[in-house]
Amino acid sequence: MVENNDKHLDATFSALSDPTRRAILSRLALTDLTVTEIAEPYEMSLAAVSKHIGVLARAKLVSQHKEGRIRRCKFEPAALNAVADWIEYYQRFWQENLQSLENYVEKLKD
Amino acid sequence: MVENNDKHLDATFSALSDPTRRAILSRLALTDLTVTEIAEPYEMSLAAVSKHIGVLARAKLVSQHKEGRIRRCKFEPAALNAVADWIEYYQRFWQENLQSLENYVEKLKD
DNA sequence: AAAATATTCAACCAACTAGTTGACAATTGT
DNA sequence: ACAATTGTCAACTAGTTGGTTGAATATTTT
Repeated sequence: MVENNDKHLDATFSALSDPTRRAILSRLALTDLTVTEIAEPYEMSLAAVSKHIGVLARAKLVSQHKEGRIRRCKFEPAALNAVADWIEYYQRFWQENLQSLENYVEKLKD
Repeated sequence: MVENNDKHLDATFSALSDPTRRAILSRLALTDLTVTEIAEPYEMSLAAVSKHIGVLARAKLVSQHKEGRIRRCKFEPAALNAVADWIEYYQRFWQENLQSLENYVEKLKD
């Protein structure tokens, strides 16, 4: 079952509000990576990156699979559904505004 | 011009990560409201609500129009576009996963 | 068995956040 | 002119966040 309450939405939006975490996701979208691999391009400590991954994991945006001493991290796009649904609902107002504008322009022609 | 850099995305995701702010947006989506009207249902002080509105305004999710001593607040759905685009890009991986699953199920039939 | 590797944990710090209260500025009503 | 209303600002507090370092744990390699 997909958790879909406010708390989860909070956690997901919050996880995505950090550029480091979005960058991590963008790389994980291409291929699964270990914690060390994820950390490699960053100046910050491994522990810091591990924490970022923890935040993403708590939001279910990544899952971790233990393989011996390494932990392979996997992007979980399903976690974006709740956010996408939220956004989509409110974007409807954008569409409606465009429609209103269109109607207005149309009316000007007469 | 629509600002579309990482900082703006940070601010938007961050603004949306708070349930009070999402609730404010959901009411503003229905109709424009003054600061006092927005604050009315909440236990918290007017100043606190004013700060929340400030966060939403900095993320361009709401605009404020001064009318005498009141400030009317308006939902600006256009600010969601950057977020929607970001999400949409990554949701593609969700679709691809579904597609892969479909292909797999299809193959099982043979 | 000992050393190296991969990762997390715990304690700490600085910066930020969400809330408070009280004072202030601008506008409107009496 | 005075009082009431609307909203923000400034200063403060408690809790959270993003980073650090050093120690601890689990696993693999030698």
